[in-house]
Amino acid sequence: MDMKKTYDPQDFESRLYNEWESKGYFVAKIDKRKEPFCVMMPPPNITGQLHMGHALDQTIQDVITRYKRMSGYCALWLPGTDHASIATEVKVVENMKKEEGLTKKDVGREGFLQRAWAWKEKYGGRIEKQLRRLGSSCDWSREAFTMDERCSKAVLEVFVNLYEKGVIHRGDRIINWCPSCKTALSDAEVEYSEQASHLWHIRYPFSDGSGGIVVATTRPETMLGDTAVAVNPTDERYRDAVGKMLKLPLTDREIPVIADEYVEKDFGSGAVKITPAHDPNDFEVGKRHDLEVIRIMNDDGSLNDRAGAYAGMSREEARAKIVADLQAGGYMVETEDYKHNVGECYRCGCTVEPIVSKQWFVRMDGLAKPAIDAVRKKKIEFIPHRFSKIYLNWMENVRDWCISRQLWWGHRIPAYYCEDCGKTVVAKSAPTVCPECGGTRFKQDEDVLDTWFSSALWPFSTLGYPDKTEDLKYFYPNSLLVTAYDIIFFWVARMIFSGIEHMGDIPFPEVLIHGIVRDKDGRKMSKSLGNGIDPLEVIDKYGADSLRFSLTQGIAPGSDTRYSDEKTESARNFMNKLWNASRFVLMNIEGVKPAKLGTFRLTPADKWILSELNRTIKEVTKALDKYEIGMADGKLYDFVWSQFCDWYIELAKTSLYSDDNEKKARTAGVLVHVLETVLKLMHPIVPFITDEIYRNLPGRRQSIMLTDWPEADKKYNYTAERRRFEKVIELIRALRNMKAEKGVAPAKKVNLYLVSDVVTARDADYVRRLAGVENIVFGSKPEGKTVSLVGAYGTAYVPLGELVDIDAEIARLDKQLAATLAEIERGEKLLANKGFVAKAPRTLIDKETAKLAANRQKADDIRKQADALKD
RNA sequence: GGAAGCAUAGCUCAGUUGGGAGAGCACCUGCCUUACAAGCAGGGGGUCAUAGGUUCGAGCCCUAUUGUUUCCACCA
Repeated sequence: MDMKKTYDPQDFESRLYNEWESKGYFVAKIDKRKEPFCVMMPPPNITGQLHMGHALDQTIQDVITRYKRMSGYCALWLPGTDHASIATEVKVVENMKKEEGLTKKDVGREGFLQRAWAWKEKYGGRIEKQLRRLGSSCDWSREAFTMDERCSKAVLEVFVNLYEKGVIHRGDRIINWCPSCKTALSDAEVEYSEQASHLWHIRYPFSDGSGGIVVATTRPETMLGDTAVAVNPTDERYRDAVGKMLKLPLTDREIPVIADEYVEKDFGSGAVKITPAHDPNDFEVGKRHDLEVIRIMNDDGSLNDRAGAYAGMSREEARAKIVADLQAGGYMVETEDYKHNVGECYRCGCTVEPIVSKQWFVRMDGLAKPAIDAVRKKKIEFIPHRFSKIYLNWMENVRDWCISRQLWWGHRIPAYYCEDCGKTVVAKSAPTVCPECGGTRFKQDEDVLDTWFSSALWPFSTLGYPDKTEDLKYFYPNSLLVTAYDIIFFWVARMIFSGIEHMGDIPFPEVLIHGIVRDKDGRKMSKSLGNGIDPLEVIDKYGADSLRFSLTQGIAPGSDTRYSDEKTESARNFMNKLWNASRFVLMNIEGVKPAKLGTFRLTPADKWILSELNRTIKEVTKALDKYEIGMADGKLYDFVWSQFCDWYIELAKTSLYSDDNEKKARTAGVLVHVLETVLKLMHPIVPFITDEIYRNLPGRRQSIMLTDWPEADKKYNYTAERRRFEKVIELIRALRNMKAEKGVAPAKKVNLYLVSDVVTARDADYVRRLAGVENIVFGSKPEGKTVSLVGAYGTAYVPLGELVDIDAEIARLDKQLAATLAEIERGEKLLANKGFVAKAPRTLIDKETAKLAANRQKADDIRKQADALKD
């Protein structure tokens, strides 16, 4: 045996990972005789650093993958990274500015892409190394990147297909524009936050000088783009105004009053300024009434020359100036404090601007329907189930998906425009001749695709689609998707409709949703709060196994978890416990050949621990089958610490420390069997320590990764013996408790007289060793005054030495008697209840009846003991 | 405005088809007992948010209320 006294994960974690990887243990070799189990790793951003969210997500996937692999599946966990178009581009631009003092314009598209790829080479590898430190058993030989050749081919295929089906189209619509990133965003990429602002009431005078109409707005600067004022057609107040012209303040334009159902009579003044170029609702109203669309903003959010005197000002400057000018001109009727939600870019936090713009869209109605059905008909199940509601709600109300981005880092849109006639050609490669005019000069669309367009294809693009590869045939549909709830819309929903559309089948039958990792006070970890904890630092300090155990402890699907060093410390202590229990086992089999189970008669303690082991195998297996890792953690923790270490190892010492070598060999056999099984059960959760210990076991030189998942052996279901032995344990506990209560040192040996039907001479050594007993006399009570302990094991008598106070002993017995009488009353009441006797299950009634009889007996015994002392 | 989750010991959370309330940490007492002080033994501590209901029986099922968190929508 070569194990240090204290658990030190730094000694072996890296060494083991390198070995696993170099020996190819993570590689899924297609084997038609085995059932496939395939999980796709949600690809981390190449710009990213490993954070606690990844650590949790990775751990869950790794636990499940390792469990399935040991259970005989051909398990593939396919890793990869995401190019993260917008996030990466922002970082590369920043870096370029800092390092070289250059802008995108300075270096041009080619120069920029060179730098972006260099960035990817530099940082893409960083997160992969970090995943390795966690112990992730993913198949690096199949590693993918959303912009690699494989995935790019799939993107082209899908784009062209959807275009030819008319699902992808290009048009002028209101989109969300980020003036800082200078690109369009999808609806999902906008986050809303409540901000304190004002509702400005502005008077627009009629052109004919006959008064005016007051409109309310939160965006006064957009008035420069107004092309109408709308009122509700049923609104009596404005009946006569409809059709008249208004003079738009601060401009020389005139705009009409129109009637449209969209306007709520009860809100504000009941009249709305209509700015079709800068508001989605207004855009719709404008289409209905054929209004002019006047865009007054540049791409950077500043006002353009359609804004007259305000041209060149930023949004904020223009608002202040316009408000001041309106007040000066006597147009401002009222300024009201007002709270409302403002949309912000999910990447940079900048306020997004709804702007009319020419973009590419995916038409969603046709795609959404089968994706809704798949979840409704339970072909895809969310775990926990409530997330399917969230998914359905979103999918049922989804609007067309804006997929073009005015960026350079990403999949460039495969649309080519004929420079002679303007014809659009969408194709996998650049066309040579225009089908319209025969021209030969083309210009490719400048835009790239939303980064989520490629991640939507992840379940099949990574397997070789559109080629019909062996991988694709064997591993599609995948088996399970694991992710946090915050990307259900971005990613999960889009994978579902993409899989159905392009593969003709759902991408996965189950989606396991987990929560996010919060700090110890329940706050979201974030850069701005500075409360993030680096998983790598935790691994350096406590080891990857402790982090994995800590993160999964007590988690339930779908709910958030809190990280604290205290939890990790406790997990580390558990690792240390397992380490030392193993050392104990190994120390005690040195020079002893552990006997093979089944070749000898088991002791009561052996039968007890083997029964408990069986229960643990069943419970852990059941928990992992349901992906309840927190439950599995709990069962293992309890078995290893409270049963194996606290009891069995102590019980085992009765034979290990004897002179009987055969006895020692038998106990060693049981110890090794239990330890080995526990290591296997724990391996998916804490892979490093379990393999390190496993290789120290006699005759096991190979990795535990190559072993099979344990199965409960019916031979070891000693139910009756287990229950009996629990009473032996109860007796030992009662004796310890009595000593503690009376201030007797635990090491002080006492003599014991035991009247019992269940605890017999074969248990004597256990009681002597674990309860600090010198001699045991069976079947009789001693002369003189005694302390008596009454329990399920019978009655135990300890001669009352001078150490013990008689009054205190009587008081203790009185207290116990009262508790027992209360129990009797409860039982009598329950059994007197006709409803209970009539309707409760037979076994329960029997149990209660027996318990009542036992308690009556116990009360009698206690009374007798108390009386004896009082004499 | 719509929807969902959560509410159990001082703290963080379990509680598996309804059948005597649990763990870890913290706290108190006693122990360096030859695997482990990152430990051992013992102990105290809860009207399971509130009010009804279903049931022989409710932490668990139903209804309402309160508190709290989150998601969706975005009426200017």
